[in-house]
Amino acid sequence: MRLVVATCSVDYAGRLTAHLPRAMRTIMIKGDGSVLIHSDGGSYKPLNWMSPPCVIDFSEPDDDLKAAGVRELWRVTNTKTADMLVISVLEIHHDSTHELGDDPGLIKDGVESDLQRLSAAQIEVYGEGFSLIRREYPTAIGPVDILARDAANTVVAIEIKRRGDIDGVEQLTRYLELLNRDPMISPVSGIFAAQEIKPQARTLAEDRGIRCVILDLEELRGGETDHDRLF
Amino acid sequence: MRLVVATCSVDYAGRLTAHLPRAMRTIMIKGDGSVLIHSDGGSYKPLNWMSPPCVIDFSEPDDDLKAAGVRELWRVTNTKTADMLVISVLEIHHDSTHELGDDPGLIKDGVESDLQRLSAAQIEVYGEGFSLIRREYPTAIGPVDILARDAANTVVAIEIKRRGDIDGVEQLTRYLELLNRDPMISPVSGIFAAQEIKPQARTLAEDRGIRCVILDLEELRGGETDHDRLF
DNA sequence: ATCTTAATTTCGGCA
DNA sequence: TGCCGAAGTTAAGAT
Repeated sequence: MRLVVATCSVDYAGRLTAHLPRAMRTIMIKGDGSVLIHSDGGSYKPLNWMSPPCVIDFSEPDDDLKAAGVRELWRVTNTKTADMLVISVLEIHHDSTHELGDDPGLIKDGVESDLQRLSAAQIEVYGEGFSLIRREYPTAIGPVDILARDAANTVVAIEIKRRGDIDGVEQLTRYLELLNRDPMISPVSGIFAAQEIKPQARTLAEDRGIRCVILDLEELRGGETDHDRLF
Repeated sequence: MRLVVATCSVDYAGRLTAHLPRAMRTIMIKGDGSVLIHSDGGSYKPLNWMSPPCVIDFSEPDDDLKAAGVRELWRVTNTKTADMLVISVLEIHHDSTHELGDDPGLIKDGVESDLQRLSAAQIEVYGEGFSLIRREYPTAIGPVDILARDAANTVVAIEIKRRGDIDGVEQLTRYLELLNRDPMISPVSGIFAAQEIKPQARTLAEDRGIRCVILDLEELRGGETDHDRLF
């Protein structure tokens, strides 16, 4: 990886066109040729970038650019999409290269699939007397996250999201419509479960007779038994 | 901005928990205290990060960690959400700090609003004899991107996306349902326009009698007149 | 300030 | 390989 701090201007042409006026920035060139241009603020997203696979051509600027103070012209082209990024380097303030080697990668815990696994193992979080039929219950339009029975033995379709948005309610509605056509399991009621549910989504859900449940990850982890951990 | 190349392991606890095993990585600490941890590959997204506003506490590791080879412990905490990132630094291979100053920011061209502006100015891309009623036609559930009339003088609602997904079709469907309740303009037909339309979205749209149009940005730019450029 | 929508989204899983 | 959905999405615009 090469790290460069330089005064530069940048032009991108690809799915859109974009321009960065002259300023001092950090340029990160990764081992695969990909390039990131960062300012000293904002969040993790660079001001501009080029995704791999790509190649960099380091060339001399023409006389006009030289007169404008440009010392080097870095042309980054994606070898697959024909996107192009041109960095006009005016002054280099720092330049160093480092061998990093491969990265073992990130290990995550607490994403949507974990919510599904944990809450299925503790199905009573959805109500007393609930029993699990199965996770990822298959239908013609995709799998339902959890299918269960409530205390009255009525089938319940549960849709799980990390953040409960209006889209999730629409999705569950489509499942319910389909499931209720099956006389073997009809009537089927619905539960919309998420760590956080948007007010608009809650309103729509309840208007359609769908119950909303807030899932607490810490609580689910606390209730996790040794047996659950095996899965 | 501080650039550090170090052998480190990283732990994050917040909306999820995540762990990065010991390896050599680049750590970028921005002026606002935000932190990015990059490997020598992947795309612009860091392996792990902390978004501003946040503060960093540089401290000595305890004896156990010292025995495990940890020289420094960097504790990054978000001052708003209580997320925490802990970087265990084993060895520093590079460390430099740079004053970058403010960035003038990125200037973009070719995003969704440009597609809307350009195609409205060349409304005939949607069909011969089309005429524009107005852009951002207001309704109770939000503005319709473009309202037009076709050659037969029928009102047409046009929904524009850069990438045509199933959500966009649902959105247009809601608009059409509402607009068709207004006897002044009913019947209203629909067009789903995008630079790229997903097969599933196209199927759903056409099943609902909505025509799909692929927008070509280059072509739209080519047809742009000097008059259009003023807006 | 809060909410809605777009994004050069990226990233992972599965068919 | 292509399609689909989630993301610690982030970021910009509107209410």
